[in-house]
Amino acid sequence: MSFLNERRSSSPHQRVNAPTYQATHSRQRPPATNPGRTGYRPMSRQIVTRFAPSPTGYLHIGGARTALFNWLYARGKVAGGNGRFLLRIEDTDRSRHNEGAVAAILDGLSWLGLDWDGEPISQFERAPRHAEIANQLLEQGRAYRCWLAGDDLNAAREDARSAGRRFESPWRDATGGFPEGPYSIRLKAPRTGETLVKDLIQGDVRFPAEAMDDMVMLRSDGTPTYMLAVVVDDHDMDITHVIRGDDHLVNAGRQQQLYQALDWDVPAFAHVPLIHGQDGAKLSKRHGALGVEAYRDLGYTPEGLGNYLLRLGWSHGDDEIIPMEKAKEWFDVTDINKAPSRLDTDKLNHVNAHYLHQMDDAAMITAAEPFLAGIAVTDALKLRLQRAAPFLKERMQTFADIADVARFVTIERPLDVSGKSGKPLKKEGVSETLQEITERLDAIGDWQEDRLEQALKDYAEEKGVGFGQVGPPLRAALTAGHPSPSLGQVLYALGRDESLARIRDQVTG
RNA sequence: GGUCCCUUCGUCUAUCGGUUAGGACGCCAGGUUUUCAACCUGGAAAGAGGGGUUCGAUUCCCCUAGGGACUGCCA
Repeated sequence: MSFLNERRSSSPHQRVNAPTYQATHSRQRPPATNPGRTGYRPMSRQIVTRFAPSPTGYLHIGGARTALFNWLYARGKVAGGNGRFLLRIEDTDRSRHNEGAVAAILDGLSWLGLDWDGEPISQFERAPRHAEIANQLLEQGRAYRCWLAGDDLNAAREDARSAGRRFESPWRDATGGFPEGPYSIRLKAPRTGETLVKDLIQGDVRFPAEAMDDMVMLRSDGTPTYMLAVVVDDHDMDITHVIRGDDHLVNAGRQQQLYQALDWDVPAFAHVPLIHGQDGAKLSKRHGALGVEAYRDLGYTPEGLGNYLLRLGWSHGDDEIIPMEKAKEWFDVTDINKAPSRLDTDKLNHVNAHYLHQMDDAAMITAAEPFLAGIAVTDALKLRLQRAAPFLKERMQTFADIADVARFVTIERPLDVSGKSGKPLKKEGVSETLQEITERLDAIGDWQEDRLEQALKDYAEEKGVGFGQVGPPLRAALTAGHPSPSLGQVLYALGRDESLARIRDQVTG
């Protein structure tokens, strides 16, 4: 019992999926190599990145890409096998806090194959530390108490806006007359000059002081704002590279001011352009699947989605198919594009197909089984599907495609060949032909694809007819016109008993 | 409105001042063919517009247009 407690308390930062190579490789890492492309940060420092989602209920597809970039940077070649990838849940706003939502995000990351170091950090739980920093700034005279709130605040801000000057609280320079009530703590931002953000992707970005007012760091109820929390947490977590969405670029300016007020080292920033929907507008629910779990449920492989996401905004020459191992070797944030990109389902499907085709037959069928909606997968059927797997794969892009593509396997006797699909069976002499074929096939001891294929060809040749006389009716009898591979493959996948039975159904009929 | 960011084929992208502007997805045509695919070959398809700088601009600078982000005691 004490053992349990000890374990628990002594290792808050150990997690099952914490990488083991960290310890083994750290010693061999060459000192201060390649300071070039990645910029001004000394490479002798261990690279630490983080992914900091709000617990909104699922891992957003854009968030997934951001996480992937962070993960790749920490796990890849640039970090020298020595980097760390941390997770932080941005739940400063307690109303957003939701255990299920956090779990959904962790699930999404795990599904994509992204592992993190240590336990995810809850920003909410660090509130005391954030308040401590705000108060420290207050004592140092770099921040001030502000009693302006509610309608008065809004009115003051409106006035400033219409007058074209920066909004400033009257309490910034107040020396007395402080009221009793609750106050917020604002940073004394510089009134003149400009704030420079050095960004690995966007380059140097300058913000005029006039465009940035004194941000609130601590609300009047004593809770920290996001702006304060990120800076304090990134600093305390030793984050060296902040790789996040473009929507934070302007925030980076404010955060830069905070870092300066605190005399802290500024991490390297890399703001990656957002992903837009297929129509170019901001990604929204209208575009359908937003969470990675939705893509999983649509039948995509984590490898396929990951590869596609990687190539969205980042590239390595003309390479398209880039497995994780290669990505770790090639990835660098400086190669991320500056322009936003759009989601393209066709290309996603194409990339996904590549990874699906690579899968082991049995694993593929197991993964695709859930998409055989309403069909009871008996042992016999599963066996047939596995035999058909190599041919099925070729015409599948996602697991969901199995429903259509494997129809010729899953349909049950007697097959419905009425209508167009049965047309080849209505020709004269077809019944005899099928009868003869049945006998031929039945005589085959070794029920293998090429053996079967050959038997059919031999038959056509001996009868002196083109394969067009033999193939179509046989295919109709075996598949009822559903898409299917070559007849040898169909016979092999279906197996002797089922195949012969399906053919005989049409002979007697 | 203000501040900031972005702009190469329909889409994702290559190009580190000199290329017939390359690749991929999709599309079209042809080939293969016993259905549907897959596959092979070929094709159409781009530097937002206007000014500069330069012997030479897709590439560097400026303007315009268009798109986006931020502008909260949300994150």
